[in-house]
Amino acid sequence: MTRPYSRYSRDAGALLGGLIRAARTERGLSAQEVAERAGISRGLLQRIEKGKLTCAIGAVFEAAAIVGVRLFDADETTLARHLNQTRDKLALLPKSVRKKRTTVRDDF
Amino acid sequence: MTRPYSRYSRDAGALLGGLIRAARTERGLSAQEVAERAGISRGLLQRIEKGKLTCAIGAVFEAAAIVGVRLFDADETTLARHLNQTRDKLALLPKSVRKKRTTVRDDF
DNA sequence: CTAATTTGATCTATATATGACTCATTAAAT
DNA sequence: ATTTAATGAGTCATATATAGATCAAATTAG
Repeated sequence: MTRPYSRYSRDAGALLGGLIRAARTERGLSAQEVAERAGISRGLLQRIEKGKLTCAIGAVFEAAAIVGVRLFDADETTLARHLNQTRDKLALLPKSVRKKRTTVRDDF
Repeated sequence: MTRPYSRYSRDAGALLGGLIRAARTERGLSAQEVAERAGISRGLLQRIEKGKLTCAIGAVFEAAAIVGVRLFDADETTLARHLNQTRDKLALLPKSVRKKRTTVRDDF
């Protein structure tokens, strides 16, 4: 990533980070404790809670899961179902995308 | 991150990546085009669509936004509102979390 | 008030994510 | 059937994310 981030991404990152922090303190968990359980460093959790967009999405997911924040607000069962649905859907879609030739046949 | 990822994170990553890919092909956009618009490389978009959890969350957000996939299924206004709510909520929560002393007073 | 703990911030070394490129394969349009 | 673009996969150099440590300030429990 070399470009500046869009407003949407910045907001989404800040929101997600805020949700994680809110959930963590609501549950009375220290940053150290959550970091350990998520398998990340406390520094990284700090950046995640601040909404930094350079963090690995896996680290964010782990932290979110520990404190009970679910994206797709779905339990694991629902998530698995979505996964299958998406897989099925993908099977139907074209496997590659091509622009139609814009040049019109005018040789008649 | 040094630990293996949890089932939840793996599923969430795969689902999000799949949603992005489905949305992209549905809209008839090539990987190259989406990557350019998102300001990332085609290789990175490939890994995102595969659900790799090491990708920066900002890159994922950008790609998702371009193809019209919204986390928190919310438009920008709703997102902003949530942001404020979260901020307010955080203001009320304790600023640091401490374990209550487990040692019980037994000196009476 | 005091002591204990959490948090915020910063620094360094190391691991690794990313961009840019290449090549082979696949699939769509004509 | 032929052509042409898109995709998948891999490599390499480099920028940078991360872990781990330290320290001061803030905050809460006692």
